[in-house]
Amino acid sequence: MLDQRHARRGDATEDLGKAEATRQSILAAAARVFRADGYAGARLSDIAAKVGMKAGSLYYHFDSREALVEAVMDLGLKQTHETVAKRLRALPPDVGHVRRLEVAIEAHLELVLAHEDISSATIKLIWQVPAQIRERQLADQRAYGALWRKLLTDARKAGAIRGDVDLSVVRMAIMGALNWAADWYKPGRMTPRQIARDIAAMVLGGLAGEPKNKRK
Amino acid sequence: MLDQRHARRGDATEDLGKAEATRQSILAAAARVFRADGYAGARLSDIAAKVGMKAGSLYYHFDSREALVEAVMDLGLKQTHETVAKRLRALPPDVGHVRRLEVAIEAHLELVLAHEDISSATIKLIWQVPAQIRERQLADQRAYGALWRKLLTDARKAGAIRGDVDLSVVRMAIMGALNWAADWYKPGRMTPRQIARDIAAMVLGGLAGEPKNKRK
DNA sequence: GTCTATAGTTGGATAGAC
DNA sequence: GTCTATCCAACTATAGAC
Repeated sequence: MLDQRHARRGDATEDLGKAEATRQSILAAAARVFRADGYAGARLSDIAAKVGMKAGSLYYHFDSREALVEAVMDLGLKQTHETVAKRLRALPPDVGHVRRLEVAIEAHLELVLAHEDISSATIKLIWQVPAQIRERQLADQRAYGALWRKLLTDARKAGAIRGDVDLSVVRMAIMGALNWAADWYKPGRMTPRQIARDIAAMVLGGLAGEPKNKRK
Repeated sequence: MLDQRHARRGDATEDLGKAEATRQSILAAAARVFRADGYAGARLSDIAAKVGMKAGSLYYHFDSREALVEAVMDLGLKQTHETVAKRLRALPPDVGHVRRLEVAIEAHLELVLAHEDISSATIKLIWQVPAQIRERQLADQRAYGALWRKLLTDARKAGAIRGDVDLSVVRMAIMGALNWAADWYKPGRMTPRQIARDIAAMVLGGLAGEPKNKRK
């Protein structure tokens, strides 16, 4: 039963498994190259080299350069959305609205700053890819945006956050503050968690006034 | 004295004047095209068409595509820096630190959202251009960053803002919140000034607690 | 200063061997 | 599934006419 042959097997399971594994390596390599060199600068040959193949071979797995970048971004968005949602679900039901926002901010930022991660590549790519891809991607992001919108409107309904600011503006401002970090962050001086804590403190508590103490 | 001849004049003033005017139109057109299509998507022929010339003619004014994009970005950064600085200088000397931050936030955002403006193109381009250009650009941005750093450290020294957050993180988070707007903002529902006010309210006052009243 | 024409590259995409 | 070879389109950049 434990047939060792691996060539020429009709067994679709193994073939699909192998192709799928290669596909995943390509996506990871593509994320790194696109992230580092930008959409314009990334060459298929660079991506192929990273997985030990030649440029032409990529076409067995993806229809085109654009299909590849889109697959990377789909995965990145899915990853971010699912991780943040999971983190929120894991909270006890009696957790306050402000704390929930804080958790979401931390989770999102940690994904953004994950070293060479697909999520962070996605964020950097969104404004670099051709308009058509971007439109589709932005449409998909609405679902993730809805998660944040609900977080904010629930908080407001409960009286946990101020009522004199537009929640769409606030939501985009938070996204900007977090996503921008993908560009300036260099590992070393601070951890993603520390940064998340400071941004959350600013967003939720505000800079003005407050204790003058050094960080606890 | 008022020599009307305009051809073959040795007079450097007029020649420079004309060339300079054309140069400015090209920069404005380039900003719009680069902003709309991204660094990768923008074609020299598109830019040339916008000023009513052919692609090849651009080379009389700029050495290369890269020189052109760099000139756009230099101008954009300078514009932003100078405008924000001027707005701050115009304030009465006794204005509080928090108010000064608010003014800087408003000024920066208004530039970012200026319709088809060179400043907003610059922001979008920074992570799209080749690494070498980006490095030079980021170096130039340090001077502008210094303005914000001083704004924040002065405020902290005066006890006007909380002491438990890292000011570099705060600075970059503010930049992110503001710059991101270049991407999502669509004129219509809100004015740049309203958006600036909401972001400033969040950054300075925080979302948590506060009045539940509708915007005044 | 701008045009036309074209040289020169680059890199995405395809075909067929293995 | 991957390779080699090649085609082909796109676009930057240059040369010389006007």
